[in-house]
Amino acid sequence: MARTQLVDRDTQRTMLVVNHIRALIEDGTLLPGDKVPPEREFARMLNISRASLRTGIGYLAAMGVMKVRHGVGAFVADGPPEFGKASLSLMSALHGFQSWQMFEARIVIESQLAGLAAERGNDEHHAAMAEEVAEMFGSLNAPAEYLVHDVLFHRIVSQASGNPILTAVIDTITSALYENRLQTVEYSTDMRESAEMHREIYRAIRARNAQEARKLMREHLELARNAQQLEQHDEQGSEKALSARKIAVTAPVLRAF
Amino acid sequence: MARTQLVDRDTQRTMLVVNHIRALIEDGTLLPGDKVPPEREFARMLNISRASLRTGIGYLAAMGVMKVRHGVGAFVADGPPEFGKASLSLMSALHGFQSWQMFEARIVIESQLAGLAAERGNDEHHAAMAEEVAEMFGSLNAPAEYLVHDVLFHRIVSQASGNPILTAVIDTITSALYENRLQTVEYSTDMRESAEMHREIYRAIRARNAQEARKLMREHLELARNAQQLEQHDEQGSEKALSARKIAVTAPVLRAF
DNA sequence: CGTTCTGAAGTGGTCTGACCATACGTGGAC
DNA sequence: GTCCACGTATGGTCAGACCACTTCAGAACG
Repeated sequence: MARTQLVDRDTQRTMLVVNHIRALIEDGTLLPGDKVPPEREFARMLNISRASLRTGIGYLAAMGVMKVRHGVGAFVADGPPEFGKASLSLMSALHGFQSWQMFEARIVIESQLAGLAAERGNDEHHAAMAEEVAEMFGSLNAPAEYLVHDVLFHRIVSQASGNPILTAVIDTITSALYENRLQTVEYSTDMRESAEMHREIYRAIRARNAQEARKLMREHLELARNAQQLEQHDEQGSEKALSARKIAVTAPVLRAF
Repeated sequence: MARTQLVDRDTQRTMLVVNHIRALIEDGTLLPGDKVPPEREFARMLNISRASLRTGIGYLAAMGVMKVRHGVGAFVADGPPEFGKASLSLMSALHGFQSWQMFEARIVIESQLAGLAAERGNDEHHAAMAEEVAEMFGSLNAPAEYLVHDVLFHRIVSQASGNPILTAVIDTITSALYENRLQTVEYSTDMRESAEMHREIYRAIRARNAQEARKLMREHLELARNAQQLEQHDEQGSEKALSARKIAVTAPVLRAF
């Protein structure tokens, strides 16, 4: 024992800040969109240095709970819930996620989401969907623009599902796939068919036919997945490459930094 | 114009660090478990201050891409992929996620996961599941321990699904619910029934009966959700409370910090 | 010889205080 | 009245010092 343990300090400063703000959020003192005090002032209140406070704020910002605007202040996130933007993209690189796995996740979640949307969607959702479907038909010659409305349509469906958690998950996956799709959509030849599938999905949802909505959404995404895979040049063998590189990690890595 | 813009500085330092490390991960220079250079050294390499480097590392750590060990170093995450641990918990507080929404997400994803596990699971997975089921029957009198094996069983199922993305998502949701469940499991009276349902799920998966696995998993989770809701005292009205507080945000908030 | 303690070295964590960069509002110049 | 410049508030970065945790080699002890 002994070792005095002068450090009663609750825990790390970072977590002190995170927990403090978390508590303020949980008890309703801080609401989405609210501004927290200026760093210098806030740091003084918590009896920590400005640097430590910033670390904590940064942690929350990384997770999308807060957003910081240079010269203005730090705010509690107010938009739709979303996981750290780059998170999935980074994890993808880190764990070697495959494109088909992301599509599979989409299929699993979005087909169910379509079912829920059919059960719970309101007129407002229906109108927004119809709007996007129309836009899709109107931009059959502009792939990039088409893709935007495609993404929006799916987002509306997920919002209509009434489950913000699944919506956030899907948004994360979608945005990670977006960049990829933007490259392949240029070669897409079946946008008209795609647009018609969206229209059918919309009709099923509006008709509150959950089973049909699930089925159509699944078919639509499976088609999209297959189309994507055709464009994607084989990227297998990554496993091998990684193992081979694993050998030279200790020293050479340092030069590369 | 003019304004000289002395700041060619790529972008924010934080993103410089994040992108640098991301690049190293993406091109295979950095692999899971690898250590990055000491802060002082690394900062010098990137021509930024140690503080800025730390901000970037912190950002990656918050998203679970890196983990930092005091007195040892910073490493690329090597465990199973996972989103920022506290992320969902914080978002839950922030956006008022309801318990039923988390369960719904579980039902949607895990039932499909059970189906995939039935199609793709191998003997190793089957053995691990059997093990956990046995443990569950062996801890019917120890709720807390039972819950551990419950969680482990579901984790194995998700791993057997072969989709790391959905696995990561479920892990995040599960861990957010864990704390909650730990409180209510003590009052649980139907652990034996629960254990038997797990056994049935296991059998369906081992028999490669995907449809049955999905159905059983769904039923199991719906039961769990209902049981949970019975324990949960009504927490509605939170909407009202929040709105009421919204009024007094500008000034009073500052005192509270 | 083996075990245990000690202390130094390496590395992340925090603090301080200064200065840079951005956003915004206000007041003066036109 | 309109527009621009400057001041102020606030976040971003930097530098260097010092604190705290880990580890490990070597001394002290049995």
